[in-house]
Amino acid sequence: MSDIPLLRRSPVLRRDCNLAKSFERIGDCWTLLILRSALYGVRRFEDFRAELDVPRSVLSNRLAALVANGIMERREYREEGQRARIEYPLTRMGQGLALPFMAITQWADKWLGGGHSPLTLRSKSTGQRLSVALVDERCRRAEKADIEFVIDAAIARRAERGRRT
Amino acid sequence: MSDIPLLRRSPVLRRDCNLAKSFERIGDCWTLLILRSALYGVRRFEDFRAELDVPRSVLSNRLAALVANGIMERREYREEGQRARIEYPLTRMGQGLALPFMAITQWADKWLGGGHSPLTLRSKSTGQRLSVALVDERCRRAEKADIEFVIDAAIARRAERGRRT
DNA sequence: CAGTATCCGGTCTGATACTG
DNA sequence: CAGTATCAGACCGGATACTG
Repeated sequence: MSDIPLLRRSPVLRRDCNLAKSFERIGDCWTLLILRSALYGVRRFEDFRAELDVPRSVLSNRLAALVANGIMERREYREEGQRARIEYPLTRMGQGLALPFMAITQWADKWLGGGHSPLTLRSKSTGQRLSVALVDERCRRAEKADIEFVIDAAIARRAERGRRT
Repeated sequence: MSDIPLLRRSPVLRRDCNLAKSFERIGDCWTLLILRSALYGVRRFEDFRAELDVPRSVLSNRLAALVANGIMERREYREEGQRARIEYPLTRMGQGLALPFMAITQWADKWLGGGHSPLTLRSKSTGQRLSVALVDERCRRAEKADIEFVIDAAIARRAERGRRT
């Protein structure tokens, strides 16, 4: 069934792995839900709370962590004649999560939504449907069998050594 | 800073959203780490445990959930002359997570790893570097400003109604 | 509106020991 | 090797009240 070759250990140690590091920052159910809303454009404490039905203490805690990690920003702003308000916009780092989230959405639409997509992406100019894909430098789709992992030499050595200790 | 337009509510209700559903299944730090290892080729209980240093009870629990959700499979197998063993290979659904994980890796390499990538993907045949991107049907990269959300009409109506109740 | 403070009950974590 | 059993304690969720 699985065509992934059996390995006893990952080729990259967990502490060298940026993917693993990212889980510490965004690998939590509430955090992921907050980011989902944020990517759609929600920015205010009370809006997050109402939409997600998350306890205030949890929301407060998660927003603080996201700000500390540089994914969101806490900003005071003032609309014409209104009193000051707080908003939590995504930083550029946070906005960069759009592509990963789209990739997950694509996966989820296929496997959890029975192929049905509540939300799809389209090109404004051509109307074509957009999708997430693995492409080469000339933007040609990669064939599954043609993909190869390349491990940074220094990192691979560390993993080898780490294996023995 | 943020060019995402302010919204009071997400355009898709949480219960209609496959992205949100996926968080219930894979939105947990241990589960994500297990999947990371699995995508590299780790398949055995003891190997996951040793590599991640995860408590047995937690690992047992997470593997069971992943199997129940159809992401992994529990399989008994037997090598020549050896005694029976158990392995947890990814199902096709689980293997489908490779693309989302690559997208997160790309994000993490840029923002958490200072642009340094321990592991990159390459085309075996052409040697070109591979990356995750948003493309149209003819596999042309989408311009950021040219992207548009399309919400399924029925879903949008439900969200409208949900907003008032 | 955007939080902080407090509290309690429950679940999950992680450690350790045990089993077929 | 691949788990189950047990258990104390940390942590989390949810409720409610309060503040500037």
